[in-house]
Amino acid sequence: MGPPSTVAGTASLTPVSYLVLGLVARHGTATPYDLKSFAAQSVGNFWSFPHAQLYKEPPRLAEAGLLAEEREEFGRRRRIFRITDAGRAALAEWLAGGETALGELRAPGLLKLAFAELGRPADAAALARGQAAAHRTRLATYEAFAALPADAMPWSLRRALELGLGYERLQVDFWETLVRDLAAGRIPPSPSTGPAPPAA
Amino acid sequence: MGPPSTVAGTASLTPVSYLVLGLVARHGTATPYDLKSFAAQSVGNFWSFPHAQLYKEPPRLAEAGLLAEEREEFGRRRRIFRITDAGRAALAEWLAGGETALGELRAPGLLKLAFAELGRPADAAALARGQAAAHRTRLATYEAFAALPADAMPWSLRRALELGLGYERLQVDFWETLVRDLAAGRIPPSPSTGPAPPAA
DNA sequence: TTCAAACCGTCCGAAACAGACGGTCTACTA
DNA sequence: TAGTAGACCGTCTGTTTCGGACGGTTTGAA
Repeated sequence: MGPPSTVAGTASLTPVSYLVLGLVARHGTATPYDLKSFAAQSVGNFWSFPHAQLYKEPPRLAEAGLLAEEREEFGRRRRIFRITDAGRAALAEWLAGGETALGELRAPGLLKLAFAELGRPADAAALARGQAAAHRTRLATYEAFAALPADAMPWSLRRALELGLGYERLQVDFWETLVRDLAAGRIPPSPSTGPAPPAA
Repeated sequence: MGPPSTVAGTASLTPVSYLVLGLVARHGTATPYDLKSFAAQSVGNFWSFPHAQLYKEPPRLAEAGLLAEEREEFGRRRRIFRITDAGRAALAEWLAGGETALGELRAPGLLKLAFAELGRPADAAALARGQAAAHRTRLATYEAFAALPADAMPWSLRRALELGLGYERLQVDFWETLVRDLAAGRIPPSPSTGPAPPAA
């Protein structure tokens, strides 16, 4: 009647689970607070998790046998987690797992843009300027990260960062182009994609 | 003790709220089921909402005075929604609203890649191939959409689609490059991306 | 000794989520 | 006329996430 933890502990593992497992595996040991920091300066850039989850998940994984828990002897007596063989196995299984879902382009700015025809053109222009600026900022952050020495992060993380870089550049280009097109009164999709505008 | 709906109905409006408002405004009237379909063939491509929300949200908005509700006279007697002036105002306010949040690159594949160093290179290669294929598929879908005649969708939606197209192309390129690099034993980030590492 | 500032952790209400489940209508068939 | 397949349409429920308020602890500087 207990919670249905599958045999080897392969219960329902969520993305957070793997984040934690991966982070702990990568760093050897970690307290929840460490996880928070590690995440913040790596994957957290692309995919943020409420920190409360990083406190809840490790005990859950420990219960499933995927992490081992100890305590600091003095001071705050924080929980320190270490990965177990079962945990390493679960992580490996995930990494080797076939089908990986796709995810979506859930950008609030995109949603707003999709309905921009219902507002004033000036609003669309403001949106575009705002998005361009915001993405430029984030792009700068990523570039600073990318400028770190080669051994500052594992190759895989650097690759991920590179996708992030490409993504931000795409966004910046997109919104800047939109700003220009709107300013030029060029409303249709793209400079050269203009079949006759619908009945003046 | 009711839910704290702010004066003019500007309670807490979520992205779903605006999706509904926008869709109804765009089409004149809509039943929840219509919303489901409209969404599916427009923004739903980038940002999917559980359909239950599209049934729950309209009554909520109607209660706030942003939509007006009527009933089919016969048959299923479905709820038909129409936007009110207050609704149009809320929508306009949103569209004109300054700060728009940024959103994240929440791609499961990216998370997995970030930890690929912990697995076998072959796994990373498989991941890359899988992602490339999946994104190629979605790219094809978007391209079919984009091939529609100019008047098949409003300019703003088409613009949004264009960002989606760019995004999928970026993904396809990224993963395909990774496949090649991995096959060639070229693991580091990128063939030519080497600014002089600071202080060797 | 006191205090501020950083550090660290828990808790909770409100939504979102995913999908099972059930009802209703139309059109075709017998 | 009656039956029925299949599309169409809608609701409900348990679980998980979200986001942030809130509170305690430790350090070290004054």
